[in-house]
Amino acid sequence: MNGPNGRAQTGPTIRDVALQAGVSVATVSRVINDSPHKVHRATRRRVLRAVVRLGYHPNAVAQGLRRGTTRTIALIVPDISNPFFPAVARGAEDVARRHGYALVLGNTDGDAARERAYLDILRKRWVDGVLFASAGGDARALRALHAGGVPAVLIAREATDGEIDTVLVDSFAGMRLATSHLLRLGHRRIAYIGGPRGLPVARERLRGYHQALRDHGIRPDPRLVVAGDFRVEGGRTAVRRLLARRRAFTALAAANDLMAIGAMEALRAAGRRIPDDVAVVGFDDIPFAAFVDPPLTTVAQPTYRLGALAMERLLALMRGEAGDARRLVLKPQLVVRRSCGARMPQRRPGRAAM
Amino acid sequence: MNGPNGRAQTGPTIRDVALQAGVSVATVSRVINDSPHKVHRATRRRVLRAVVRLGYHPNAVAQGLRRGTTRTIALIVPDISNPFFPAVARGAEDVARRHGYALVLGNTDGDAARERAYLDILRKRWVDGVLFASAGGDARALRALHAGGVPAVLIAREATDGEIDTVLVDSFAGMRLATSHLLRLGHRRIAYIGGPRGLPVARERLRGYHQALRDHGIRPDPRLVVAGDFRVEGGRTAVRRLLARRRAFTALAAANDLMAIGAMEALRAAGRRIPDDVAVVGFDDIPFAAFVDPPLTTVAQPTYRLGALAMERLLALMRGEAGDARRLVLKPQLVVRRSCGARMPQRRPGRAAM
DNA sequence: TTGTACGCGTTATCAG
DNA sequence: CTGATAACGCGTACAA
Repeated sequence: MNGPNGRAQTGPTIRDVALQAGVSVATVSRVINDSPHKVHRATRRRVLRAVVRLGYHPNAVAQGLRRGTTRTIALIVPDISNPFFPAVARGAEDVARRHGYALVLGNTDGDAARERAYLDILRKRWVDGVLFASAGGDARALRALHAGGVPAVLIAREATDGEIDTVLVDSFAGMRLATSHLLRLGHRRIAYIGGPRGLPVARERLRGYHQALRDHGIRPDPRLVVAGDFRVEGGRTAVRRLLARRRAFTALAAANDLMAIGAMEALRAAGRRIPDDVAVVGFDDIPFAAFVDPPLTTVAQPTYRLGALAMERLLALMRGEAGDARRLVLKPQLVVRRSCGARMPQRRPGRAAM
Repeated sequence: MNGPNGRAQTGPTIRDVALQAGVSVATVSRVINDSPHKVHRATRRRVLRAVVRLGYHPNAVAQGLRRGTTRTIALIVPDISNPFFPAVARGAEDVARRHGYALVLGNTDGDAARERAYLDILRKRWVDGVLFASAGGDARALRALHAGGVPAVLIAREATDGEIDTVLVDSFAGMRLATSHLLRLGHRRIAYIGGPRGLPVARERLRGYHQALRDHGIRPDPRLVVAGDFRVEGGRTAVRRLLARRRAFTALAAANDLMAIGAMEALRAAGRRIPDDVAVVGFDDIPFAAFVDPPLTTVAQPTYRLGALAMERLLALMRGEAGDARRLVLKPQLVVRRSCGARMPQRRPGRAAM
């Protein structure tokens, strides 16, 4: 492409600045990095003037090569258009920017191969660290990551072997809380739409549901439990399967909000009113949980904070301030809205109060 | 940091591979880039073996320096957690990935200074091109961008001077369509919540609203028009201001869905039923427009496509396949849902049919 | 206080 | 077909 002495760069280089200022490149470098090395005030001014005169910007790639760091961090998510993740990305990018880092974004759709592919950009020194929020993949990729000594933090995702830093909300406690709320409202037959099998957070939430039932002396009925995919469509089909089983229930807990929304839609399509016939709870508190019909009772995940905290932890890791506190578990919080009704369920109809 | 002959790289370099395979670095380079240059089959095998043996990955930063390209593209948005943008990002990233490019994400909050700051990463050769969806900033940044000859494409945003490639939906036609729908339903007094002043798309939408009224021989009433900020809160406050004016209206058009949602909330809080007392239309068709209460009638922006098309155009630009078709304007489409009611407005109460 | 020169890891040119 | 080597632009030990 460009010959052995061709110029790849379109703009001025440090040499141009040096020439213009009548100094050496070393001096220019010292000035623009304001290095501890002493530089005469007059010289510095001359350099600075040359810099603005030429509109010089240091070539970040060259700096990266020289310094061995790119000040770039990757955020790997299953799908940024899943409303759970944008706020995570925003939180992460905010603290990254504040520290002079850029964020590169990768979508995996939970595909293990894609996850591995993104991890490779690490090995190619594109990025200095990784925030990993992708849920689907295999543990191998993670293990390789840790083995490579790469700075990484997991978001809302458990490492199977707990060897990697993690920031998440307590899923078990959260779903236990949500289910307990339904129980306290007087519900006894509570259906459950779970997440993808094998996914640790999905297991945790199911465990929380079971625990809450047992707390109230109720034996879980496996015929009220069905697996989902964490998406709206999964909620719809789950409800259809549930209804086909002809097993009565007065409440429903979904392992996340998207499925709860799909479920509410399907329930209504089947003639059930919410919350009068079926009270519903979700998990995550995605941004529009408050605006759906009816407003969704759910467990809050502070997604922005999750992203921000994870990024902070990652930067600390990269600075070598490792520490050993590897798991940061946030306490879940229940947000009660109309999808649960305002009072104990009654046999008589009538819309819930607003 | 690392001395004149220190190793920045933790992993094996091309030299290690060359050594291991007993060939020169040139040969290794030829093999891993499968260059047209002939390489003996046996030698190639030896090299490949060394590569896997050592777990070699080419250092992308060094490649970037040498080749003068990073295979990275920046996507600059006001706020990724604004539900309009995630799908844009997804579309862009999908086609970028397909072409071997990575996407770096920047949030500006519409702040001109931040926009410029992100544009600087271009000048520093961090990225090969920019997708610009940020709406707030000044035209100067854009002009500088174009002057620098940097590959760039605007998304859902007009360049004031039309010198930069753009991909967007026809805002004028869209809002005209939405407003006409209200008019055809029989509404005559239609309030309007606009976008931020000075923003071209906001102006276009307002223009569309006016045009529709005139099409039906109605003189626009400035007291029914109020400015907003494209966010939920802006919709709420706009409605409050509107109501304070004590000017009757039976329908409301909002320049985007977020404001429409805020408006519906505020209207209901003021005792107005939707759509019986006030029919509402929005713009954008954000992902959950179908799930809010009541489901929102709106103008569809195919955000995923917008991102994908913009990225395709950008890559073409970077390959030098410029062409001259600089503006790609998609036709808007109206999505009718319950927030407009199912039939002509009636004086008598009663919930709209589902 | 300033300048010289080397190397970061890679690719491409040129000579063998 | 293969190898030696000069850049890409920058930061820094070392000499001046």
